[in-house]
Amino acid sequence: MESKKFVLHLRPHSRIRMVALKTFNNLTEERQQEIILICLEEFALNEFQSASLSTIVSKLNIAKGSFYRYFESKQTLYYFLLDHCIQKRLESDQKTITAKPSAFFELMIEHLVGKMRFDKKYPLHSAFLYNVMQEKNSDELGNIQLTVKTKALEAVKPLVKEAVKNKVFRKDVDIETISFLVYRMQFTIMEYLELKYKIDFRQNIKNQRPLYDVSEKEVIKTAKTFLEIFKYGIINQEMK
Amino acid sequence: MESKKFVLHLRPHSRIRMVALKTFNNLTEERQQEIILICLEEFALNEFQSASLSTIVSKLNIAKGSFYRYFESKQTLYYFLLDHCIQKRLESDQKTITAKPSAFFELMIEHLVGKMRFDKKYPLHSAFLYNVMQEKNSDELGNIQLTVKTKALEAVKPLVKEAVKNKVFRKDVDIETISFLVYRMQFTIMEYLELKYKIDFRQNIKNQRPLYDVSEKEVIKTAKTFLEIFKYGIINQEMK
Amino acid sequence: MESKKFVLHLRPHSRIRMVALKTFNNLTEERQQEIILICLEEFALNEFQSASLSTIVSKLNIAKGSFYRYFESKQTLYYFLLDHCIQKRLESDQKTITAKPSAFFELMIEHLVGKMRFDKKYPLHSAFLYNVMQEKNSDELGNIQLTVKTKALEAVKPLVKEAVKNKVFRKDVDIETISFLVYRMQFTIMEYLELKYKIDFRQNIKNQRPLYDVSEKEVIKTAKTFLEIFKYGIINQEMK
Amino acid sequence: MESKKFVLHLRPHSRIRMVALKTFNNLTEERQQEIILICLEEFALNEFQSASLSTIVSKLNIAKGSFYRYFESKQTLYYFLLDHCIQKRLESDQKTITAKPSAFFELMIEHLVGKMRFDKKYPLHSAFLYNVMQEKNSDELGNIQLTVKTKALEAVKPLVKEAVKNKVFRKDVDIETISFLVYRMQFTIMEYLELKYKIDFRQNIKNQRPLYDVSEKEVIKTAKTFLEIFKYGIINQEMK
DNA sequence: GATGAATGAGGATTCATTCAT
DNA sequence: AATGAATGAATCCTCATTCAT
Repeated sequence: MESKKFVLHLRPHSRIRMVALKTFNNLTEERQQEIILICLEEFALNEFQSASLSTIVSKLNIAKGSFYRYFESKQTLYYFLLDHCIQKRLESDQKTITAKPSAFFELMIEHLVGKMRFDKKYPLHSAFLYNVMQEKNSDELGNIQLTVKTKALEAVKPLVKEAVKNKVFRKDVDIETISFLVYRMQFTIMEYLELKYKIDFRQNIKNQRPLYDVSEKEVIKTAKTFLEIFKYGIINQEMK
Repeated sequence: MESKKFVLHLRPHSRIRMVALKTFNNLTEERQQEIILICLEEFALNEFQSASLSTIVSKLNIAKGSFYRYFESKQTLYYFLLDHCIQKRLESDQKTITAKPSAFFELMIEHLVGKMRFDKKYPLHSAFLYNVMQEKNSDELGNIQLTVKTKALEAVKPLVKEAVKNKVFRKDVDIETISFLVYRMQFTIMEYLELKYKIDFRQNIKNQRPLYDVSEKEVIKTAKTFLEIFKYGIINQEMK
Repeated sequence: MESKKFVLHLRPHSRIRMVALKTFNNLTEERQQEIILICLEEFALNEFQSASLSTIVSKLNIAKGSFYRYFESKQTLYYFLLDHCIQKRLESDQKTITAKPSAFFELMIEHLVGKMRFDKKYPLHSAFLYNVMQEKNSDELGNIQLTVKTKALEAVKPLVKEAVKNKVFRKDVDIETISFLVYRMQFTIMEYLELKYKIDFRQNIKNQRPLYDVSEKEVIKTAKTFLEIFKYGIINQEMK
Repeated sequence: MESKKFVLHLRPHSRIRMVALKTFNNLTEERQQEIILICLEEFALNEFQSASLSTIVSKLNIAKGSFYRYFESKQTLYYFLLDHCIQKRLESDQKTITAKPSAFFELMIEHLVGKMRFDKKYPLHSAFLYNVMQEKNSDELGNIQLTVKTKALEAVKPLVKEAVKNKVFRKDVDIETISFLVYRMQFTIMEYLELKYKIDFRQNIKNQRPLYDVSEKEVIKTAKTFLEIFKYGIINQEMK
């Protein structure tokens, strides 16, 4: 099924390993998940630089040294988490999405709904991915913005191309722009919810609550509204 | 003039003073500007937590203690800079914007163009404001996202309301959503430029270069495209 | 054959075992050699304290625990390596040296040449031995300088005594001093080469290259020059 | 006076500052000396890597952070100490040395005696300089061996050249070799004393004792013996 | 008999802030 | 009024060694 590509689809940063060390993989599945969640929490609450391995380690009740037997470094951990969350998201999408690629906007709706469910089910994963998008470039992470976003865009583009072939979009806008707007949509909606419902993601994460406490129905309505505007424009057609 | 409200329009965070201490205000205007620029650079390159007062102080060639005679704390400085940049932006806008509020989309274009010129003229201010939007909430900064964005929205809303009265927009979308999309537009465009031209804002700031090296003509073309889609939608009308 | 004594000839430090554990000896000869070489590399590049067992273990692809089944401790390993290298050197010497002890300076030349060949053939062993000479005394290693050098001197002394009997040396210098100068010679030459040819032993080891890239002919010429001066002095005899 | 050049004469490593920070220079002379001595002790007892700033800081009874207001880094401290000790040594030499450069061997003797007195008076400085000579090259210190020794050699060379002009030395040995042997002499003697009198420099430093507890008369005798051999050679002239 | 996970103190360095001078 | 020295907890990361499995 081609639809699975309509998601973030990262390839490893050339120089940075995004894998855990053997020791980590040898832990029980439960312990691994526990560790991942604690780490995600820290990186969902803080940007890379400010996130503290000490905090993580103390929450995990392990020795500092032990942690470094799981992950080579803070960076490796970060990229491992990134990869992990993307995988999770991919899996999540593959389950939800059933629309044919030809029905582009149905696909988008499905994808957005999938995203919302993902947010509910994996708030930490979702919040972390949200954070990554806002991460500043740095010597440690490289031009992560460009890397991540470009890859995400590249995942969207083929679907857009297909739709272009089917003459879904107006002809005067190029594929790049459309792809960007499509990709941007989910974050725009998230940000809108944040504002409208005065959500403090950080507080919710801290308190182990879902990212946002809005009914799925409500969220879908919002998503549909945004998509409607995206499709037909904001102006009053009658006034034209 | 009403148009000046179509910009970020912050009110001080309730508990945090956003003013410099008297000592700072006693400095010569040049020195004040110098200090502000150095500080902006640091906060444009780093998020709040990671920005270093030590770095600032060393670049300014002043004593640590002196700095604390200018500003009460790192937070005070941050909010002072925020206020300062917003003022700068307001002033900038007031000069550029001439369209009547009734011609909503002309106003938006003007506003976007104004934004681009502001970026060129005050790259540090602009980059800092961009950063603020991505700042994480924290104990030190409070729910800054909500605060800043809400205020910005509130500035946009009256204009939107006016336009709604003039039946500019389709009726099935509420004012909140429209206002949000209007407010969001400028950042969307900025992010698009970043991706399309593979711009690394951080590198440009570091190298004392403009935020992005794209001709104004090019930028305006992009802005118009986005606005066009915003107005009329993305779908192929003929296929409807 | 007596000549074999004209080399470093250590006896174990009283309290420290210099042997590998049984487990190590049960390994195949190849594996043993492999382990020794990796360890030597680490101790040739770093002094005792800074050398890292972790590095060694990771290069060897064995478990940390396994390593401690081969050697009791870092110190034991160090002294084992020391013993091993000295043995190697002894063997090497026994093959090369043919001169009779009576022909003292011929013996020295042979010995020096042997040393150079050893350097080429076993750069790691040689570099390690060089390092040992510069090792600082410490609680962990004891007065290793004194120990090693004294033993080395003791190996030289009988030969010198024999030569003294044969009236090879001037009478106003005692055996201790002569022995010391004889023993010191090889390191002096090595240091001279390092300086003259701007050799960075460390880099060469890292890059798996020979210790120094100087033709044997050149080295022998140097050695002969030094020995000539040692024998006849530096001053212009004609000016006396 | 030209003779002052017959000592280590370093120029700053191109990339590494060898100066203390302003804060350090503002301390009282006594405190500065105290700090220097404690640091020298640590670097006299340990090589660069193993020397611990924590130890230094705790001996100095200051906060970790305070130390970094005196010196930029461990490396800077190291090079500062190196420079300091060399200066001390230079000053010491300038006081002692009175012989004319033409009387080369008298000059050497004076220089050696000066060295011995320096050892007594400034055991920590002397021990540190001794250590530097044995320091391993590393990423942190660069090819320090080559740097330091080459510079030292360059300081010796002009004197040797002068003596060569005066036909002091045999003609079949080049200036490089002679210079090296001259430079090497002082360390050879030091090493000899260490062996002969079973001196443990490290213990003596630890116990705040002089580097070695040998009468100056004895030391001078030794020095003269070595020089005698250097001049006239080791062999029994009568037997020639 | 071999493994490899765990340890926790130690490493160098940076930080925002205070306060005596 | 201005300085700049002092703080000490925080940062990430490495270490040799142990011991339960």
